[in-house]
Amino acid sequence: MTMSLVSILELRHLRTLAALHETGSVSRAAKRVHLTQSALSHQIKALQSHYGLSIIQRRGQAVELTDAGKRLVALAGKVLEEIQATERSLAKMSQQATGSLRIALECHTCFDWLMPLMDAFRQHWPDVELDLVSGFHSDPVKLLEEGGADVVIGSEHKRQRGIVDHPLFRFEILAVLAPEHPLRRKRILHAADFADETLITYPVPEDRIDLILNVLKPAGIHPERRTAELTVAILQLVASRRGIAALPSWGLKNYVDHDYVIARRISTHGLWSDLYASTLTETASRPYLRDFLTTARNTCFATLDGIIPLE
Amino acid sequence: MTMSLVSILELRHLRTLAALHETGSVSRAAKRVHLTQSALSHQIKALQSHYGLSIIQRRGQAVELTDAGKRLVALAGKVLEEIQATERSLAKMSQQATGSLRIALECHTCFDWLMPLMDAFRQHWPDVELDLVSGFHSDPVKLLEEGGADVVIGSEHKRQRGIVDHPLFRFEILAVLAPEHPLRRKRILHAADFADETLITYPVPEDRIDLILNVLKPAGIHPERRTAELTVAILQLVASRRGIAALPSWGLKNYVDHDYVIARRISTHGLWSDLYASTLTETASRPYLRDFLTTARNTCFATLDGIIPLE
DNA sequence: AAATATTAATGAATATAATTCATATCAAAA
DNA sequence: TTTTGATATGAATTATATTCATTAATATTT
Repeated sequence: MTMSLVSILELRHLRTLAALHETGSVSRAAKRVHLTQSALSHQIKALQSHYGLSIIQRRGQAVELTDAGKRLVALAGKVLEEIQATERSLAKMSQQATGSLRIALECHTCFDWLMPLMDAFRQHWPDVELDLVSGFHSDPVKLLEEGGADVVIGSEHKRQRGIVDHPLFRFEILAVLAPEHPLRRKRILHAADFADETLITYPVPEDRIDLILNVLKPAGIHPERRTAELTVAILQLVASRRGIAALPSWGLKNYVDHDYVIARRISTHGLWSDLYASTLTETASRPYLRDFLTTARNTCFATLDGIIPLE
Repeated sequence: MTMSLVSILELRHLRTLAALHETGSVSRAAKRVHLTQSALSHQIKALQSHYGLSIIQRRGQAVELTDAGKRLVALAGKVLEEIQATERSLAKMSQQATGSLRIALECHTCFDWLMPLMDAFRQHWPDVELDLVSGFHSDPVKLLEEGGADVVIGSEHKRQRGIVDHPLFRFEILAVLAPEHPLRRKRILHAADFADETLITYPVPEDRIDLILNVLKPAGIHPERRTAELTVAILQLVASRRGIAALPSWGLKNYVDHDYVIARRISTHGLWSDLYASTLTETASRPYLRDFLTTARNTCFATLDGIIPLE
């Protein structure tokens, strides 16, 4: 283990280490920084031999950071944040710190993580007009084009000229049941299990509900539906045995831990959904939009469990 | 001016910006980071077009940092310091934070900048035995080989197996005169001007005094000599008109500003000297030695004026 | 227990991007 | 005006980061 005379450390390494810390796996981290697993493996190897220390340790098939790794992750956190702050200053200097960010949500549960994010954003970009476009919108792409919103957060759209989909993350949708529900015995729920149940959903059309679109409809199953506006309302209905729901895994942890409801995987490999932030191409290059996207990804990966990087 | 979607900023850029700030010129900065002037010019251009802002501004033939440039330099300062701190921690983790650093000085004036440096070093590396090897040593290389010292600070040595010369900086040696000395009228002093003067030097052999070796001896001039141990003593003798001296420019500023003495260039292009830190090859790879060298260079470039990067 | 699927590590090949080289441009000094 | 010292620029080169293809190792499934 010899050491080169000058530091080989680059921000690329710190970005990798941060992603490694957030995702807990080399291949997920690789997705997060848009590189291959191999590339990261080489990067880590280079760092280890440079410092004469191991940075990660294989624990079974997962990896764990060593003390040295944690020290570098701590550095990465500080440094990357300082860089973000500097880049915000630079954007202000180039008079690119003004404009509007009106956010439209295709996905009701996204409120959960969006609220704190918006608070932080307001601090960092006081001169950007921040708004939440309320209500349901049948054609989000049109909304962007007509200037009704600057970002739409939802699923991917068919490739379209002038629109960019910025990948956020992939999450699992779990079935939510009352603790004493008969289906509690099954570890995994399949389409047939929903046949005689009442499905509790947000008040949106069928084709916007992944469970119906990707699981039930293909199996020819059409359960009864009942709707509620708010996530807590849905959970309340589930807990009082009025039916079952399908919700993103991240918002469920607290309720499941307190035995208010139970959660079950849907179909063998689970029902997954990908979340994107879509903008017009011209909007995509604005510094505050880019900053919004990076902090969105950062805070989501830091706070929501079970999500996976896209791309 | 379009912007790429992800930050292209790397530590390399920050190292460049820091050097640019320290040296005030692209080509000197290039020397400092061991690259060509062209490489830095390309780096800066890339940053500027990435952020859509100019970072430097040509003021005549020199360059000046813009506000954006200064912001990035501030970032660089913080970030590079944090990295140094982290690398010290890592060295401790790999048990490479112990050993000895006995410093021998070939150059008397180096005391001036070495003292505060040693204080900082003691803080950062409490488990490294730090010492100053006192007295004059005829053969510094032998001193290293026999283990009498770990670093020798002085001029370059003939390439020798097992010894590495780490370049520190180049500095100018100025003639120092009493303010009312007859030679005050001349802007530049030449060998002949020293013929009838008494030369006041440190108590070292002639072949270790650059003025004699490179200017006077080649011109066949052998002025009287008188010696003093300390820089202040030499200056005192000069001020009281006992003779003239030749000292590094950096230590003179205060005395010249207070009209205690005056300083003059020696020979047309000035008399310059290069300072190196020499170690055994094996010592060179120790983290605390590398840290010592970088902080030495950093503090010198930050505090001593008129010095120029080597290599 | 065997088979299959994940995940990470590795060496060689490739692609990318940083640096150098050669030269042009510019401002200041001689 | 000529010369000198400094930066900018495009093309060529070099360096090196990343990918590809494969192996090894550990879980998970049948």
